[in-house]
Amino acid sequence: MDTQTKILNTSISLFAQKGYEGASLADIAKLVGIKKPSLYNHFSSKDDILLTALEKVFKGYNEQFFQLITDKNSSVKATLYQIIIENAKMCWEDQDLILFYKRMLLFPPELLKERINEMNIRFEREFDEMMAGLFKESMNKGEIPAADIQPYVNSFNCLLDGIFTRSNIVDSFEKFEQIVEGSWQVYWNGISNEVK
Amino acid sequence: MDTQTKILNTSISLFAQKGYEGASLADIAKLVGIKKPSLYNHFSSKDDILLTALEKVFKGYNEQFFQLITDKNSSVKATLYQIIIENAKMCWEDQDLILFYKRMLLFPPELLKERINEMNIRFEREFDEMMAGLFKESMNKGEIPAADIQPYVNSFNCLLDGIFTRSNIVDSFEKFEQIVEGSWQVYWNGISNEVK
DNA sequence: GTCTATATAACGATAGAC
DNA sequence: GTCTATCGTTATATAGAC
Repeated sequence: MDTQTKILNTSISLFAQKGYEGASLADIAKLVGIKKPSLYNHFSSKDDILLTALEKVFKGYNEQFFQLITDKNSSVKATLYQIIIENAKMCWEDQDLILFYKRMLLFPPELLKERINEMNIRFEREFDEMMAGLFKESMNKGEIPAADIQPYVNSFNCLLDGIFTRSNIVDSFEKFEQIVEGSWQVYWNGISNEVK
Repeated sequence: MDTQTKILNTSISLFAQKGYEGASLADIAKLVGIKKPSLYNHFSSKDDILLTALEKVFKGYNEQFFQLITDKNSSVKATLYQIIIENAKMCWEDQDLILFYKRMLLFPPELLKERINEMNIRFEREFDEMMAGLFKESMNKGEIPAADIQPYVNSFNCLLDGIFTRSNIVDSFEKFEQIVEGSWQVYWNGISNEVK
């Protein structure tokens, strides 16, 4: 792996664990195995490292789920469930990636707030369009009641975010699994039944 | 307001906005209107300020919802909805309080991670017991199907957390309202209908 | 592309006068 | 209880040799 990639991966882990302000360039350099000033041969500043890493993570996240959707040949319900499970697995196992993603989204360093927000809007729109297509297909198949698409997308995003947050609060995998399963069942039950 | 309270309130805002590492004692002192060393007459360290502020916020959060539940004389559905709305309002209006709460929970400063986690477990248990009582009452009234209580509590917590996260990502109040309303309807529809 | 050495600024915390 | 002055440390970033 070349040095630049090594710096990015190390930074993602450290920014995820200690935050932008909490992770120093000295920390990063030490883990990469070079001295601090050498970082400046690959990136122009700490900001530069963060923004490059974030762009990479956003992109990877969307691509992962885009692939999951296009590769499928099962029911929309099964695909939605798979997205939930894949997301939950990421939250519990590859913690650093999604932790970094959400941390920078929720609590960006002050000076980069605007640029990070713009970046997110771009990727979130992409993700939402992908999900809207999926729900439309589900309606055509008669799996869910025909209605405005947006509430389906909104509540699904809300579910994904809730699962992420819960994954950081709960202390055992068993509890986390129960939360994911329970919340998914309530969600699917909620969108597939006609409103009383 | 006495100086100690002023320090706590200022710290909550600054820690919410800039994080523990990002908010300096100089920032806090300046906003309070005293010099940096004067802080040490009220608190023994920066950690001390944070832990005291966090204990205060945790307590206030639980008390607010506990009061909301005990004061009610309406259906459980209406009470649940009121909790959602109250929480959403907090997310959008009194941002700093809940932002500080969730920020320290999700991304605590490394050295205080364990103590903050212990603190949260204590308050989360209290909150969960409160919610479990509410769902039990709802079952007795026949509003929701009789079943294991825990999934009801878990999915409700997941919904609250999802709404918090969404509130930070979405850019307009209209969109946020749609998310809250849509997610609530899916949730209530999901728990009040028998599983197909 | 990596290093040593260093500039400059900010951090949390303390000493001691008033 | 608040202040000025300062300590010791660490931060990002740069200069310049190899």
